[in-house]
Amino acid sequence: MDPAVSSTDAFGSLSLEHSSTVDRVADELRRAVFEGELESGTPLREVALAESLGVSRPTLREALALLVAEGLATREPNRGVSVARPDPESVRDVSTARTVLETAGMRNWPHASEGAREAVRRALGDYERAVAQGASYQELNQRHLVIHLSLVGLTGSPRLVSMAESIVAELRLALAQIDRVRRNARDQAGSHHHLLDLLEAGDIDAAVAELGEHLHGAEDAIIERLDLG
Amino acid sequence: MDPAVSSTDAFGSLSLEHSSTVDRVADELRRAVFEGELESGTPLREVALAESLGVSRPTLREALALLVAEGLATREPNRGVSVARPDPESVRDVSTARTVLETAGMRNWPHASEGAREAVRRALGDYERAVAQGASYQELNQRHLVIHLSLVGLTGSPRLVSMAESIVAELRLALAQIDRVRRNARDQAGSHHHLLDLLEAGDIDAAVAELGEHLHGAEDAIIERLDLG
DNA sequence: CGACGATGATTGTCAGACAATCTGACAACG
DNA sequence: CGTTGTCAGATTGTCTGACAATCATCGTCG
Repeated sequence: MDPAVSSTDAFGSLSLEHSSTVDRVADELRRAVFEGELESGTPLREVALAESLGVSRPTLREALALLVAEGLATREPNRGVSVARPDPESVRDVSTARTVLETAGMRNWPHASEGAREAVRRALGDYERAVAQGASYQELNQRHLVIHLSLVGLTGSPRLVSMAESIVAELRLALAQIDRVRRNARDQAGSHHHLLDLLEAGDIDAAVAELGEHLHGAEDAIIERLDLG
Repeated sequence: MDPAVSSTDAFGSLSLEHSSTVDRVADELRRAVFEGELESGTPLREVALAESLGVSRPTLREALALLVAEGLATREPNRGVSVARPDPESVRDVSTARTVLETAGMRNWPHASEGAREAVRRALGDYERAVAQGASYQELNQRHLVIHLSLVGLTGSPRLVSMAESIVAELRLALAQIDRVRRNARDQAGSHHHLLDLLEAGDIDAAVAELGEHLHGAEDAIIERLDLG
């Protein structure tokens, strides 16, 4: 993730990856959740996890607190924390929140910075390239979500983007639980490309409408799979 | 160990204060920050604070992590946690994020639940009543922010509301640092009442426009005071 | 057959300790 | 005189170990 080695100047490659132990533990837990290694609802026992990760219990507890704050896990008093269990209601909520944030970004398309617009184009390009190369559906999922994040980036607000990231994380959790959701990637690529075309053409209302349909469809698909899980 | 349980009446304090120690510590810290007791930038030394609050260091650390996650404090590696220092850029960002969330709520006015609409009316009523009674400007601030939160509530999305709460918290921090910002309360009451009237009349575009102006004005006022602070 | 109490497991919290790092100052050196 | 090296104090990051409170389980007893 940090290939920043190709710098020519004297001190170019000073990445100084000073991530604290807590951060590393939290990263590892997120990865495990997204990868589906931890089923939703499984309790995260502190002693066992701490031992397994080679850290002390207080350190692990701080990492767990982070996960809880992000909505990836839930804590019940005196019963510890366990991997969040996405229910239809929360999926619906995530979807409406997503819609609000991404719509706001799209409506700001004309006034957005050129960099933000370029980020959208790039995200879409990366996605289409991945589709063409038949990448793993995990990578496709990832790149697909990056597109949507870039839409929020059109607002130019770091805080809104970080909120969107948190929401997308919850979505990733839900997707990981379903795992077999392998929707038609080509279809998605076409729909997203159409979205960008509408934006570039200045027909924002149409783009917003299409986004709404897209998100609503995704919401229904997830909930459906969730119910029969 | 907890002598604060001196309830006199039989079951008078049914507060079900099931908040963990960490939560209580975090609450106390937030209060201190909002009250302006802790100037922005002051380092929160762990041992001293833990001793002063009568809790252990790990417990305090968890509370500090919460504050940092909420944006009320910042952590620099190996240098500890200190009260966040709101700079113009972040105030601007908070303001645009606020605008997005509240605008989304207002646009949803016609489709919002009756309860959500009623919450807006109630928040405004409480505010006007407080103004009429000449309440402390802290209470006015508080009630004023509740109005804006209720606007976000029109989206019907708990996640968006909790995001707005986090953002409002940052705003409260900035306000606490300025402290002398005592803008004309009556003027605000009038402007907000006008907003609600527009919504009830169905003229949402006008309401959104007015909100935009209102928030932009607030943003400028805060930044100006911040600069000369 | 169901209510009840003992037992073990797990969390919430604490105390104490250690190495790593930062800060600041002071001495050594060119 | 400015730069560099070194050191003591302070503070954080992390660990170990421990304890009480609470929860879950299950066998026992009425």
